Amino acid sequence: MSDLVALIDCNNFFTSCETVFQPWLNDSPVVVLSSNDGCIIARSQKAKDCGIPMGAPYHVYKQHIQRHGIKVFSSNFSLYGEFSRRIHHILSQYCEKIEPYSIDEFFFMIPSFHNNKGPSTAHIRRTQETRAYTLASAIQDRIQQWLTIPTSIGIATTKSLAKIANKFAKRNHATTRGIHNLGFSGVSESLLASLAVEELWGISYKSKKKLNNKHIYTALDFYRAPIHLIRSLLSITGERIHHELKGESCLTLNDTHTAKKSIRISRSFGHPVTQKVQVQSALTEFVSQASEKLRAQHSRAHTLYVYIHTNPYQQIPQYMRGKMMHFVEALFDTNILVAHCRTLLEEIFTPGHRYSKAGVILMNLIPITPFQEPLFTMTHQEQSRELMDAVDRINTLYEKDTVFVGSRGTRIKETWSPRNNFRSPRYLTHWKELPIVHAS
DNA sequence: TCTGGGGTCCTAGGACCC
DNA sequence: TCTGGGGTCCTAGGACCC
Repeated sequence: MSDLVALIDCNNFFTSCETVFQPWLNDSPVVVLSSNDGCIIARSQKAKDCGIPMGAPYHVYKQHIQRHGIKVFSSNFSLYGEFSRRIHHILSQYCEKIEPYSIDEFFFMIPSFHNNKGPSTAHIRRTQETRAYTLASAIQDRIQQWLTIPTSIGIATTKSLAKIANKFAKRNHATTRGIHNLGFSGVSESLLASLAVEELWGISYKSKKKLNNKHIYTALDFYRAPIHLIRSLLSITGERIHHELKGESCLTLNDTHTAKKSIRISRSFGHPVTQKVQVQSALTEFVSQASEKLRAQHSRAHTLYVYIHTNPYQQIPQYMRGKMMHFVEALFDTNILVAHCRTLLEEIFTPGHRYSKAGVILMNLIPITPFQEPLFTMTHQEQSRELMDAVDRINTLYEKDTVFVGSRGTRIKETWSPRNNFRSPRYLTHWKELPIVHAS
């Protein structure tokens, strides 16, 4: 007998986080903007009801937003990340196998309450289904009570089916109260028929077009289509989805913490940037942040990629360049990476353009070798490791940015920093705002 | 004036080898 | 100038996710 897997997903997560500290805003529509206050990336239910589409440019909807009295927030990822961490913690009190899928979604296995090796009777299945529901309900209640974040939970035998169950729970909140359990019997044809094929997890615009050309419009059409057709249209990825819908699990739950395979930091500038020294300041900041993340997951990078470009939305001469550098010995030291970053920028920067964005990517990551205490003299690399450890400790213990590479500058940073005109306070993570607790 | 950021996986095709 | 087949590895780009 297979196990049951659940997907918990926070409703309108970013806006929910913002309203935790200003609960009176629950009476108003609320939106959260992307970095640089560019796009609308989260909407409360009331904002959705006002006709604000997902991903819309803020400046286009500004008047519409003002007219409807919609409350606007810049994104505050340290706040959302902290909520995410707490949700993960609550989940871990109920189940062992958890896979964080995104900042607001977690897959988790429903713990088995019986001996898996024994015969699977209808009775055992029913009991397991009932217990799964009870567990989901308890988790949902606790997250609501402790964090006041509303969630939806879908339960099924595969991840793709759990996604469908979750979607159904969310859409029919009045009847499901945010939980839908497909159990061991799988998905009904009527539920599949109610979903457009592009609502399936893993089917997006291009795939939808290909499927529609073969008269596959609904999830049910997809389900009934011959596997060889799906394979020929969407390759192995589509084939997996097909199997998953039939209850054959192809996507396993990964509950081990896996290091990232690449780390990217990129930002759109608050204003167009023309001077090399400004781009240099930005890239210094980005590569510093990226290498900090790199060390936090105990990795080193064999490859650094740097890119810059102009604003593709504007009718101006366009320019985009990127360049890669490989290192025989993988790196983790901010100072060294900053120096290489500079070299790359020298090769790709051309004066005379209005740059709108830049970024760095660390790739080909490998685990850092265990640190060994030196017996006599320290090698250069060991010194570098110690220095980086100290920098990371200071920036963790005190405010972020307490120590930074000088070439980033402070005044110059203001010339490219992204806009965030509507940012809420860092309620949960800003050390200066934490109450001082005296140990007794 | 203003249009995000950070990931993963898969495949086709080139380079190279025997 | 003609001219095979099969394998591996790497990379860029596509597609998708939230």
